[in-house]
Amino acid sequence: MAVTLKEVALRAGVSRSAVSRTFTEGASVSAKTRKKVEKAADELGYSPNFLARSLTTRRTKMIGLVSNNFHNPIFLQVFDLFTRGLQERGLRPLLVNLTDEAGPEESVKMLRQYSVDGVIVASSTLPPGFSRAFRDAGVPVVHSFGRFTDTPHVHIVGIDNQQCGRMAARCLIEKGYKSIGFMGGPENATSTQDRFDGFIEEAGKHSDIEVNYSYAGAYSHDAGRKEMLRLLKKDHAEAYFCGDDVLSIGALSAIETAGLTVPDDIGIIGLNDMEMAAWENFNLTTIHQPVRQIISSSIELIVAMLDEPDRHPEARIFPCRIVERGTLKKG
Amino acid sequence: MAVTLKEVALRAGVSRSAVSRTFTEGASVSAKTRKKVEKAADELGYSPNFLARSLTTRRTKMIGLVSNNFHNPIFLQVFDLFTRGLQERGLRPLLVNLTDEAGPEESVKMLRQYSVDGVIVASSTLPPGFSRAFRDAGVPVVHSFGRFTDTPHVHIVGIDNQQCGRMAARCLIEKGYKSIGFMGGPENATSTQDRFDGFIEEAGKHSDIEVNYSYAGAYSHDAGRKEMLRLLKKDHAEAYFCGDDVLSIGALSAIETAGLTVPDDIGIIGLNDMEMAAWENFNLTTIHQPVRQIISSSIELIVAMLDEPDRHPEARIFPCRIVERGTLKKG
DNA sequence: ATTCATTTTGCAACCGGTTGCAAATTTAAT
DNA sequence: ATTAAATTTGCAACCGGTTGCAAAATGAAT
Repeated sequence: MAVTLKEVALRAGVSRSAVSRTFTEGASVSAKTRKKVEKAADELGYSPNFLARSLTTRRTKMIGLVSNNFHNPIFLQVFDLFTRGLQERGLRPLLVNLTDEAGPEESVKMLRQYSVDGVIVASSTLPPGFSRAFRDAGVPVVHSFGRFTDTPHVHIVGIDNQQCGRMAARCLIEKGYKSIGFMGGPENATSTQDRFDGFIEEAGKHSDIEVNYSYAGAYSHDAGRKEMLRLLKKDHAEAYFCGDDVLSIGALSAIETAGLTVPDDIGIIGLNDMEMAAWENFNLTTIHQPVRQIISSSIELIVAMLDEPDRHPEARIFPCRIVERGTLKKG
Repeated sequence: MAVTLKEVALRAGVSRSAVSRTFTEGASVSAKTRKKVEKAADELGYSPNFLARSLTTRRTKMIGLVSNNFHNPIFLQVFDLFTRGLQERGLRPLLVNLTDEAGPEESVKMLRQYSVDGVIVASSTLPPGFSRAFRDAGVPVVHSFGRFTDTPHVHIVGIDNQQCGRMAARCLIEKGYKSIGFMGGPENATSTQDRFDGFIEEAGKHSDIEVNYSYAGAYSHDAGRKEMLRLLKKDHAEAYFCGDDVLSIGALSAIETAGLTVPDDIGIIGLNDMEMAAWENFNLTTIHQPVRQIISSSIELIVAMLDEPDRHPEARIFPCRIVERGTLKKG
């Protein structure tokens, strides 16, 4: 069915090498043969087979894009930005949905079988060991939204989650809340662990502030709602830092169900600033995570790795800022 | 870096064919050599290169997954279900984000260069000609959420949008609304065109009902909000059928901003029943689109096409049903 | 016109696999 | 033990490209 190099060569009356060279950036072909080849290729509708080519060039221009947590609305932006950014550079995303908590081995094996040029792990919950497995297998990898360390074993692009935890605590305290709560995501998510540490550390500096904490079972609306309903049955805090925006929105829904009002009865601050947070329906005060920069930086990094696979691992951390909307009382 | 067939053959003391055969389903190898090969492969950490294999087998086990409109929350479910479903069958999704309104030619060319085994076009807005371009290029294709015709040129899996339009109109009329509106998605989206036709047709049967219509610029929250704000400035209808759920939610936000109440002042019915529609924050009455079945059926169909590329095009249409929640007055 | 440097070209080997075919081996039947 | 049938094996060609190398063609300089 598909037209091959050989057929084009035959029709153009040149060798297969000549055809190959006309389609290879920077190869040596005279204007005359180039023209002949292009004509023949055009008539036949030929375009080179990338996979066959990759056998010798060792470049597939495919990038594995692996993630869990497809249900978080933040992924609408994440996927859109990643796919666009990769496409603009002539790269193709091969998508991997990490379903059950299957170890990294399987993903590594699969992506190696497809000879991807690199892998982007987009997840704020996976442990560092996951992305390290790719590095150990010799596959260039960037962990986007990954846990920040000062001695990273793979490239990390993301935010300082501890810092965000501190920022959230400080914000709530400055607003005058005397009793504050941390309603985290799943306890085993690295992002939740770090946000917790920061939050508790900062809150601990203020002896007049009452602090409590708990965890939702997942970064999901449902989990956020459930956990907040539970909290509302007991003495609840005056304001909560929720694990992320979707949890926050779940919490908002619980608060409404309980007949309480935000921000008068209870305050909420989220994290991510996903598009939806700005919807007037929610108007969620939240910590903005610079998703756009994180992603473009991740792509730059993976592209750089292609030419320089042994590049020293670096952590690129972007600052976050609080976006004040309507779910906290005025300072 | 990567271990090859040859190295395994050498270490196992057998021919390359023998190694190949141990890794090929249903090939003829004795238990003895199989054992030897597996041992060697294990020690070397070998696994076959799918792309090299694809050169002769003509199967890459990659499926192009192309879509526009990554910003619609319905895509959270869509991507999750597609990737899972494909993965379960050992297939890999190669993602294509249709950004600007670039014609299909480019996508076709690109996906052919990667020799995908098939393509799934997931979009309710693209015209039939788009997916037909793949068929014409000899690439098996299924158009999910595509426009329903009784003489389809490619496989279509989705819903009858005209029927949905009728259903929405009938529902609003039965509820007792006397003045109803169609607030569509973009006018050039096939789904909007068909829903419009059905809605108008059904409404036209009732001479006592006042009908009007307009379009939002995109299937997005923002466009829905803007359009509803505009409608509220004039005489608005008593209830609206909105293009889809995300438009509906945008409309809800506009209504709230205008100081009106749903469903007392104005009624809204959406379409899709995306997860978010059930969130208590929205509690949106909507027409349920059976996304799960559409996707699993699409996957079945593309899998069937792999063995039988010239299968006659068929349209698989799934029935929709109204999910009553809180945005329409009680009948 | 001759010589030399430069560019263009085709040959042939290779990338990492699969597979038809005939030879070699094993198994079954007599 | 002999022969026939069935199974297993390796050879070699092929999938659709790329690329080092030497030969051929072109261009520049004398």
